[in-house]
Amino acid sequence: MFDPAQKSFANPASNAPSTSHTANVIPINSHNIKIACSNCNLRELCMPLGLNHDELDKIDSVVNMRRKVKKGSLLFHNGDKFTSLYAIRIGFFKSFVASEDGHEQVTGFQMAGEVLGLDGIASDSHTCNAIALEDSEVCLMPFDRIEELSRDIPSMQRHVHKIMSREIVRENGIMLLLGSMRAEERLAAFLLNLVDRLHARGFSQSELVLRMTREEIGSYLGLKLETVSRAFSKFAEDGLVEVDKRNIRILRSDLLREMISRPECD
Amino acid sequence: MFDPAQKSFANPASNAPSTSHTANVIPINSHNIKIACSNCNLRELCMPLGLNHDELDKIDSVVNMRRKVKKGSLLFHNGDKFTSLYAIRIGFFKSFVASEDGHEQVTGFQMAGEVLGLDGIASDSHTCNAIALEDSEVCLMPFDRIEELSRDIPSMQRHVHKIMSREIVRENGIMLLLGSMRAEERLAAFLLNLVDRLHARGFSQSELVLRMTREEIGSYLGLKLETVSRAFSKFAEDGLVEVDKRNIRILRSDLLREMISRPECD
DNA sequence: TCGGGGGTTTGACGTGTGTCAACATAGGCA
DNA sequence: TGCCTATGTTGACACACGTCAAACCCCCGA
Repeated sequence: MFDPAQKSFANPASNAPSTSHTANVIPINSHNIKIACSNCNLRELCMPLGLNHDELDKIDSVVNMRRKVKKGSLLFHNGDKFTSLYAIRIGFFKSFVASEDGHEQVTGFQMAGEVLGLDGIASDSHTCNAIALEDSEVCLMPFDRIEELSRDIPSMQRHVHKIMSREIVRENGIMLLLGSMRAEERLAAFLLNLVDRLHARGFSQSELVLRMTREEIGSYLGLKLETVSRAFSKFAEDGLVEVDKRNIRILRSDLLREMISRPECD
Repeated sequence: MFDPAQKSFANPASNAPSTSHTANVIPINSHNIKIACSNCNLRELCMPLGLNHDELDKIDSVVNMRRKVKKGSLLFHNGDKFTSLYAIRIGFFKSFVASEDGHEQVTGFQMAGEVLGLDGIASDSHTCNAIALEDSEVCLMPFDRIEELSRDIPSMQRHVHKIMSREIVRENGIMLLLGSMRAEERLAAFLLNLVDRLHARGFSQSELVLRMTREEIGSYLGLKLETVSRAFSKFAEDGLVEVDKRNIRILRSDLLREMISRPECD
């Protein structure tokens, strides 16, 4: 079995002083350590590549604030005025929409290096909610500054467009999942997607710690929490994964991949 | 009953010579009639408002081609190199993704004034397919020209961002639908959405002609065609709509609206 | 005029997932 | 420490939707 205390997925957040009681919003370049995209190791995820020195300076000036978001608290909320995009520096979020009757549909899980808030551009106010699933920290990128910079720097402009298009493509994939896959296929796709993204951030290819509940996974996948739980148990029983609470080890990613590419074998 | 031959939804396409065998791609401002955004009655849908004369001239130069797309033929295809966005001038499209096993998931239905091709920006090649559901015509908007213009004209830039964000928000809504609604609620939401968009284009608030099959509706809504058919029959039986093949008259939009805002009344 | 095929409707039946409930376990807090 | 709540697991059963099949309609072309 695998050690459930394995730390390979200890989130970078654990490096932050979790007991700090500093103000929630941190002005950059005050007496804090130098904070800038140009020396951020996530830059390649949030920002375009191949910028010259001058352009990097300009980009540093876009990100003018950081904000800590405690586990369980909202980054933004349906109806909030839209002013900024948020680049996740540390932590993990879920975004969700709520229907009039109160049902919540999780629309995505976002991790370090990913961008939140794109929904707000359409109507200058947010249409979904984002909540931290663990103590997190985001960079505020005022959208009018982003647009300004996009006008100056074509690679920045293209980058913004790509980020938005990527989100559209991602959602197309979710529609496919929700519209045509069975429960186990959905969960397989979900796990593979998560572990891929974590792997791209330097984590293990096979082990991960879920930051969300079964219910949140279910909401994202269009399933009830019991169904998610049963699917996990089935995977464990079949030797595809080891499941210990939220600690997951993927044993047969080949078979998981197979089940989403050839549903029902028909 | 209502006259199934009612013409209120005769699509603008019917004004076009449907039997024409002219070339598929039409250069603008050749011997054809003057074609330009500045005198297109759909401009308010594709382009930002409040442009001055100079800016309008620039915008006319973006749309340098039109393309006719016969019913049933592809506008673009998964894997095609991405070069342009397409503004629908006349007609009706469906876009869809295909999974490896061949299952098709319809990701949207697009009508005049809407934009296709945003999925291609992310990776410089299209990840979905778009097919005309009736004889159609689109304006080609080369994306590098759009980006150029966005750098010049801030309102154009904002407009492009809004169009992309709107697509993200739309897909969030579909996720909610696919993840949490029952068959009849999905169909109600679908019909109301369609008729709203048609109404915004000057058509009836209550009558519409479906351009797609039951199977395509089902694919979009994550249902089988039989389920869609049964839901239509149920609506008709309950007096919510009149259904005659693809001619639909909405009798009780209030009740339809109610069923999507209070699913299950719990 | 007839024949054929795509689209639609409807019925009978099967099943995957939802629903409800009981119980287990862990973590937080007094 | 011990309670309490949130989370997760598992079982029994229900039901919404899928599946399979038959029949119909309409358009269209031979």
